[in-house]
Amino acid sequence: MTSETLVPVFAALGDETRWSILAALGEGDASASALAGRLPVTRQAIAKHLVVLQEVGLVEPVRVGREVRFRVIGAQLGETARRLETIGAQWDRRLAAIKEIAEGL
Amino acid sequence: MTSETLVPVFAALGDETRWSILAALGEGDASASALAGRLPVTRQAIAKHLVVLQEVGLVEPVRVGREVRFRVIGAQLGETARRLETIGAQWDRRLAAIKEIAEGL
DNA sequence: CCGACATGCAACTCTGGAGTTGCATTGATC
DNA sequence: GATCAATGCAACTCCAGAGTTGCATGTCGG
Repeated sequence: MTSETLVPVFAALGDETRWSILAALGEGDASASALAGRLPVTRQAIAKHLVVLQEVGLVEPVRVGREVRFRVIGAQLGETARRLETIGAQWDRRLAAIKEIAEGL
Repeated sequence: MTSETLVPVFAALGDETRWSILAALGEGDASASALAGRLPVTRQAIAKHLVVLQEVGLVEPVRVGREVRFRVIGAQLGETARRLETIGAQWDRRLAAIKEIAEGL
């Protein structure tokens, strides 16, 4: 989970359909076929999105019999959020420092 | 700053070039032309990225004479981070609740 | 006023990603 | 073992966006 993996996570989160999938999974684990019944896209399209979400660690496959259900991993969102927070704080600190210098304090 | 604007922010953050721009701006405000000198892309390409970043509130234009410098807004990152944290926590709570039910507690 | 530099706008190419359809394959279940 | 549903894989279309070039506009200093 190094910082090189951060941008792909945002890319994965920058799609409305994937948020729909994540929201649906938030109500309980579900398979691609089950999700296809609730969302206005094909099962195959959902399967591709699930691959993307899995690659960035936002989702986890769980085999149940002959179907593959997917579980949301909330911890990955938390981790991403903490990194964002850190970066934002660094920028604010730097801006504050520059401002102080500019104002001659 | 409603939740409809959240996905576009992630879409904006899901691009390596835009992170390069944000990183460069983190070292101090700069114009599109100045950034073009440091990054391996054209000024026009950078200008488009700056439009995107500005539309989601991650960056702010400041006219200085005849040039237009851009400033990073760290607070917007912090806001986004807090929302992510909240969503992740909700998912984790829900998962914990489901797990308890499943385990018969 | 005029040259030089910065920005703005428009048209174009090109690649990647989102979505579809169709078919093959696997695995329960009776 | 035959069947049916779920998944997996492949090829295709389509469009948004990342990047480029070219030119027009604007604005500062001499």
